[in-house]
Amino acid sequence: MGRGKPGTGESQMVETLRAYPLFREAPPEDLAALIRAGTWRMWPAGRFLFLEGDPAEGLYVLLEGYVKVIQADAAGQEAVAQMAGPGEPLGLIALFADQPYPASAQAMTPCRALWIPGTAFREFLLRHPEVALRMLRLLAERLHEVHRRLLEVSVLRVERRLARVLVRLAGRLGRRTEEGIELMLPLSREELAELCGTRLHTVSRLLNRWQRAGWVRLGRRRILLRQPHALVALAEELEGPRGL
Amino acid sequence: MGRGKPGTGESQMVETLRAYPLFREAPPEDLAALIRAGTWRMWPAGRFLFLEGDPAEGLYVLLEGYVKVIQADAAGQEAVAQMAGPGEPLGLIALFADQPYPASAQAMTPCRALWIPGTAFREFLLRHPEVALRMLRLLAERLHEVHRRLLEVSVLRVERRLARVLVRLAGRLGRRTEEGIELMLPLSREELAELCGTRLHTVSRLLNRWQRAGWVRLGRRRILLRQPHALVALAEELEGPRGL
DNA sequence: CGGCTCATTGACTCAGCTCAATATCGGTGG
DNA sequence: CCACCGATATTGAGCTGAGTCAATGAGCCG
Repeated sequence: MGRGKPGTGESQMVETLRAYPLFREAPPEDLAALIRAGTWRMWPAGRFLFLEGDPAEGLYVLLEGYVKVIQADAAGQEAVAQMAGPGEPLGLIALFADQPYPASAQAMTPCRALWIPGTAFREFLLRHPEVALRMLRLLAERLHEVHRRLLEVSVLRVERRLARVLVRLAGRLGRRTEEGIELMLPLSREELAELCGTRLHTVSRLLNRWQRAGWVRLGRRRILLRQPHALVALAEELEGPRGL
Repeated sequence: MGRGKPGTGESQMVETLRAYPLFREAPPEDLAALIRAGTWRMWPAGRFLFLEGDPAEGLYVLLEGYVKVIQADAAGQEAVAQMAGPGEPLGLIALFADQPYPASAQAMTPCRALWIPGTAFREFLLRHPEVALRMLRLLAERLHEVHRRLLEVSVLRVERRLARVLVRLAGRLGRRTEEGIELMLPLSREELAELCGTRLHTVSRLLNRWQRAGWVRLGRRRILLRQPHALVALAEELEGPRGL
């Protein structure tokens, strides 16, 4: 809640922001003003930054940790809309489309984020159109990504979707070890299922089949890719309408 | 191809653009410059405005007609990413994310569109950040819409998805007649299928079942909703995990 | 009248969901 | 240290929605 600069000084925060492509072109003094207009906070793993339907008065810029953005339908069925890491802004749809948050954001790991009031940020964009263009690029990229996922869910089988999700996660959040690539994010089977539009049972079955094949090694909320190439092959291999 | 002003004078084009929310705040003389930098063209129904993978050097602003934006995976399976009508800009992802078109745009009806070179448009945005904010809103809204569709494809059955698609289309492109609401867009069963992530056969079966129930009346590339409320009920009715 | 695209319908199959039971992990408190 | 608990994961059995394959029908254009 309270505005603060414990440990992290304002000038340090400015540097942090300028490290992200989004704010690269912004003059430090204006960034400082933006930071002063906002606050920063921390969340323990599992806590929600905001909930679907909450009124949105600003945006968050994630500084540390990972957040999953989830959308639920009327019956409570959930889908993961996005996995966000450091440097990514959250709450953009609510901010720009001027509506309540369309999804909930939950901390996957302990998180730190800067909150900036919407009005201040909008004015900032008006004064710094280069940043607005960066923002447009970001939204365009997200749009592209979601379109790709929509296509995948529409035309691919679960097995292949899961393989793709793993490969992608490994690329973004994988740590190389001598055993293989380990996912740094503690994802449950259910969360994985929500990422590829299926059920936890199906995910469990597939993962165990792959484990038997030696492709992965499983743990509680833990996945190690021992033969990433096998998954990539499965993910990319093109199939004709019928097992060609 | 050629720059032209046949029939439609430049000042008239300016007025057309200013009628769209996107350009409302822009000064007419700058709009005129933008228009002069670009060209406009017409496409007969079925023709492509651009193809997935084509290098993008600008954006289109659709002035007349309807366009479907399709994305295909490696095996040729397609999904409709978007249905665009007058006033909507096309090619935004390519423009802002600075990459080739991620999808193809096909004229569903005869179309007219203004083409604006990317560099000119970017400069325009830098000089008119209010328009950039409008653009951000537009992208945010599209993002929201795609997220909703992703959720639907992930958790809803085809029947319900199809009902939703029809209801939505009826709202955007329906004409009220004494028989019911008629979709003004000539959509084939297959295109409908691509809109809800299924196959034409399934769409055909569902539509015919609904026709037998008296909810719709079908024709070749033609759909009339005779009892929209029935479809709305089907679309919105919330279901527990198991037929509750 | 052919020849095209688009649509309908049936028969069959199976991927993946549901339902249900059990197992395993990790933490917590006695 | 062990007993217990909740959260997470595995696995089986059965069912069914929707995809696939295949054939026919119906509307439209030259």
